[in-house]
Amino acid sequence: MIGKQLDKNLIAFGKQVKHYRTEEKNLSLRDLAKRCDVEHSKIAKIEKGLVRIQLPTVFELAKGLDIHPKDLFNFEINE
Amino acid sequence: MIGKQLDKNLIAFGKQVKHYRTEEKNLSLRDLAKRCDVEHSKIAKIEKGLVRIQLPTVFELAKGLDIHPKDLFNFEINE
DNA sequence: ATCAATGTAGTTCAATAAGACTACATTATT
DNA sequence: AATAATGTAGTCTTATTGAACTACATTGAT
Repeated sequence: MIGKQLDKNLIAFGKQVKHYRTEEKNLSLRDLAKRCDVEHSKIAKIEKGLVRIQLPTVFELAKGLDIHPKDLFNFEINE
Repeated sequence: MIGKQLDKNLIAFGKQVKHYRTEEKNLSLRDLAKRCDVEHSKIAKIEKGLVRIQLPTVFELAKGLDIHPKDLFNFEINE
């Protein structure tokens, strides 16, 4: 994978997704993918902050994780 | 503008943007556009839920409104 | 009455997300 | 040892966002 210019907030968001998926819900990427309409390989990229996902994707992830989208933004915003 | 299929959550999100912009901050579309890197005509579309904006755009809007992105998600999620 | 501000809808082009897969190296599990 | 599960990186095509403008009808102010 070649150098994308990463966004700190995107990375922080991704960490939240991973946190809820693994720590809180104990789901594999493929598990979560089944619960929401997002491909497992895409979730992997999201968790690393590699993609500028669209809002509906955020809603989907929250649905799959059974949380409110708001929860995925529990981090310090950079600048 | 021809029929797009609107997403309730997108519309709710847009309402939040408009709420903060007008009620809380008393900004015009062009005012807000100047404070964040989002074009005024695009903000109008966002507020109507017409666009599936990307996450960095959400961060930009929050920055321009001087709030945490989380605040833009203060609404009931639909299913 | 004139001019400025505002919200809204439209355009064009380049960049990229989405979606559906595939491949593969590691870890686990049996 | 063999099989399954997992995370990750890649491909390809199509649809759509983003960005920068433009136009225009209202509304507000001078």
